Amino acid sequence: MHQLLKKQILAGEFQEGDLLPSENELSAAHNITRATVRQALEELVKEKYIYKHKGRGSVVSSQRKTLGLLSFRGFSEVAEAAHLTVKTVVLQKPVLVSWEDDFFYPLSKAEKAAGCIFLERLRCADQDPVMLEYTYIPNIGLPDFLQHSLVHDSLFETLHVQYDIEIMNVEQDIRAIAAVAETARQLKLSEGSPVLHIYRRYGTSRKGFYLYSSLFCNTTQYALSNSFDS
Amino acid sequence: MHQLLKKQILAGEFQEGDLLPSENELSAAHNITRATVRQALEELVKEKYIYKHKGRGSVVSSQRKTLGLLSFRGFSEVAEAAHLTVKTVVLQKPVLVSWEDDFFYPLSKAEKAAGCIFLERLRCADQDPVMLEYTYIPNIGLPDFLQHSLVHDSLFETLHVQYDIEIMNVEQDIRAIAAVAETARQLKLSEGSPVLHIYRRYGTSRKGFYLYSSLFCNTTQYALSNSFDS
DNA sequence: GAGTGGTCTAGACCACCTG
DNA sequence: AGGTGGTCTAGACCACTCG
Repeated sequence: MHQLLKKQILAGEFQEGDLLPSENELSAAHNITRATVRQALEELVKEKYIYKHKGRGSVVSSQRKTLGLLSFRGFSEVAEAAHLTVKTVVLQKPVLVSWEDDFFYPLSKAEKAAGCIFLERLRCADQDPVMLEYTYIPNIGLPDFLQHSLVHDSLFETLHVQYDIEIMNVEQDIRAIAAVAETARQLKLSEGSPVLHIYRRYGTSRKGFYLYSSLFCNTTQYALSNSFDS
Repeated sequence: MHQLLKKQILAGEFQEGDLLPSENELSAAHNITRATVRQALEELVKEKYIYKHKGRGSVVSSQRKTLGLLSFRGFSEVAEAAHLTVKTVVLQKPVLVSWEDDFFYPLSKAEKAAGCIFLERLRCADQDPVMLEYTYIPNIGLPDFLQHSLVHDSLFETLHVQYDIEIMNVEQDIRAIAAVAETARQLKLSEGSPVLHIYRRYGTSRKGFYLYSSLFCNTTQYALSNSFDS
């Protein structure tokens, strides 16, 4: 029930900066305990949809879960907030391959045995290539993945819509390296230019199911932005 | 009360991987409602001290809030988990200066007027310099800060112990750049080597009070690690 | 089947903010 | 002073895990 309320609140079109109905009003309106309302609102806070102010009320966040350009969220999702023209070029459609011998993350036996769906994409902002991403997905529980094409060129959206898989968290290792010839070419940089290199592991709503990415970013124009708590 | 329980649970020395007493046991033991116990445990989950497993119990996290080397937490705090010898060299003790004209973050009027406490530190892992950090702190509500020296060379610990200020969150912009001569010298790299450059703003438990950092990382040896949710 | 965490109801008092 | 969110009590039923 508190999941429902959560979605209704934001689907119910509140403007940025609006004050939400108070917890008492919400509980009365939905015939629900205040504890339940609080639980729903707490979720919204955690996901940065709203802020709470003691004695004042709850305010709809001005930037709903914007995490900044090139953050861990899908590229298009994030970059739009900054009003950029964004394009994703699929350089290599998903194909089934075997895992590299020295894969950058330890894999479970099940993952190794299943083989690896590989794809390669280039992300551009305002026509300029800014991010080259190699993605590796264990071929587990994804029937017909190779037959479909990506929904809106978005991997996350495809997983969500077709397989009901949601991205829950990310671990990443970030380094600054000198671009090798091939990377430099793709990002339209000169060889040896400094680029960000990131290894990522995405945790999903399916227990034990992870996605892996290796990505290269040209940060001369746009920085990688994070924000996190605690 | 739930803050108290929170601390007692971990101060009460549970081993990594231990099962905590169940929520019912905890509530009985502390003469407290299960709702209150749950609130305390929820905090612990948020801070990655424990994991919960439905039907099984709550487990003490194997790596208590380890966020990886060079993560947003204080350097020493994080690096110790990786069993490295860690040293902080204070290159410039805290001094009061005026803000740079083109500061990397927009400042409030109050911040500008108060002036800026500046310090400069070099972090080393196993003798090798890995991170050069310039810190800028608005000189607001920090009496005698310049007179004391840092507690354990840790800025965060100093703020916590002396002024009861806790770090709550971080926003950061990350870029890969070529090291200029001075940076390269400090990090013992050759000029032009790729280094990570990060602008950070730390939010604190004091509303409206932020810390600012600009830092340069040599990532040839150690990567910057993150992990975050949602 | 017994125990666990997940969710919910129906109240209560408090500190805080704003008019 | 009145309303807000923060915290707490005292129950209840459920889905899940495990022996």
